[in-house]
Amino acid sequence: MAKTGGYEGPLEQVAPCQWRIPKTYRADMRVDGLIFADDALIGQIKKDQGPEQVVNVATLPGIQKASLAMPDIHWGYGFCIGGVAATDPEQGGVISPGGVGYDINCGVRLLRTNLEWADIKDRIRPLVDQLFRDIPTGVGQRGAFSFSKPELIRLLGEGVSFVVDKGYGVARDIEFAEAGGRLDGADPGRVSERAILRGADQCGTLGSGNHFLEVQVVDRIVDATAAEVMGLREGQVTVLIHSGSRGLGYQVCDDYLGVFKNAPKKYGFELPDWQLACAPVRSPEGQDYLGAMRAAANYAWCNRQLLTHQAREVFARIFGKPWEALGMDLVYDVAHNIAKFEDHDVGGGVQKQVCVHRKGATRAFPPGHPEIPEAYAQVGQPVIIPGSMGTASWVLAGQPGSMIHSFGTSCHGAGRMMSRTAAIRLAEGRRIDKELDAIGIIARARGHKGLAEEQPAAYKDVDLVVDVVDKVGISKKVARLRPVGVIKG
DNA sequence: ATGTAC
Repeated sequence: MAKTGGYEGPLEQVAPCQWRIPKTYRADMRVDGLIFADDALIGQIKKDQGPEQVVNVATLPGIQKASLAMPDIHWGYGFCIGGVAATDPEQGGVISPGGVGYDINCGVRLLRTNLEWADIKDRIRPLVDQLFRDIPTGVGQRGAFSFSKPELIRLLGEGVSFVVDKGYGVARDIEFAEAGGRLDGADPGRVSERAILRGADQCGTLGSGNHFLEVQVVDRIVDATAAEVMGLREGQVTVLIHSGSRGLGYQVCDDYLGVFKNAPKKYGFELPDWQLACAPVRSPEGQDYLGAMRAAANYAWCNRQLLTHQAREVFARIFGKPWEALGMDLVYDVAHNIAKFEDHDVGGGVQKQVCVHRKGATRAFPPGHPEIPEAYAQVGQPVIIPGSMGTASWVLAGQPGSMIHSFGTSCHGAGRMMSRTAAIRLAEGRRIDKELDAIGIIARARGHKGLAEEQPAAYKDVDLVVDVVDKVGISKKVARLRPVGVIKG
């Protein structure tokens, strides 16, 4: 789909912050489209191809209820980023790599500390410099860890527990990751030789683009009860890690887009966009991709775990105490590019197991849901929303509205508002790192281009995005975090 | 997002 022009089709406001694209808009739509946004955001959203992609996704075989988009929606490969689609395998429902994203199980994790801003402000520069020295960033970078092929195959199958057993973490790191840092059904045998080769020495590296590691300070508590349960308090230092499955996940996505090219003809359906390439969940091709995708997801969790280990070592070195003494516990780790099988109400009180695609969207299970840690049973699953570099991030808690409106899903970030090339143009003659320094954020990156692409002006206002999911009752605001140091690719 | 084109 060409990335030009805005959306000119119907958009009906059906409730506060809910905009419907009726399935009568296009003959090939099987369900409505539904976008969550306020009046200001919907104006920006219409200028982009995102809504048309919501419509395209509504044509997929077996899609249930509606093709959904969160307020951080913007154009992506095939599916929009910020998109949520659930398909029913019993009705020929499909799995689509474009609905997961190239960066399989890209996600974020939040570490808390028992440090306060006053404890670190004199050492923030050496701290960020040391993080930048010790944590590999940038495209194609290799890391400090290298796994043999048999080890990597175990890592792909076992997830976080594999690297924790090697000494790079503790039991809590497993318990406080979505899905325990491991998806069942991972099949390393469905991951190509080339993907394995690319992944062998990249576990424990940050990558490029919007990936980062940030040192932050909690600047506002909105829900005191939930914050206390999550161990968050005003003035506290936190660490946010945003990365995914690196070259391994990219290669898995690319491999299966090729495999799925002939699926529409073979299984008898049509697609409005080649980039929506997909196959029935219940097909050999669909099962192969799911096995490989789960393996790549497990790799991404291991990557964030090894990044955690390295961040803890740097803090220990700079502050002269073991990380345990610095209280660097994992608050939670969420996947925001993934497909999972979950039970949901698909309308009329009918519960079914569906394949939920979340592409740039975060699971947001409510209090009492069996799949969240017992410690969070009363307050709901932590939903971690990174803002753009130089702006705030948010911690929210999943609410019952997510199960009603969005297959247990919330937004995932601020959402890009400007293309990477437009952002580079806007940064001409400027030094983004110096601009950030001037507002109290130490930024270290391998080059100017990455900083230019990720400059705050390229993104929507994360506070407005989070307001929408809070108002709809999908997830509620718990704490706002402001950055003081960031390392990037 | 990505050894930004095998």
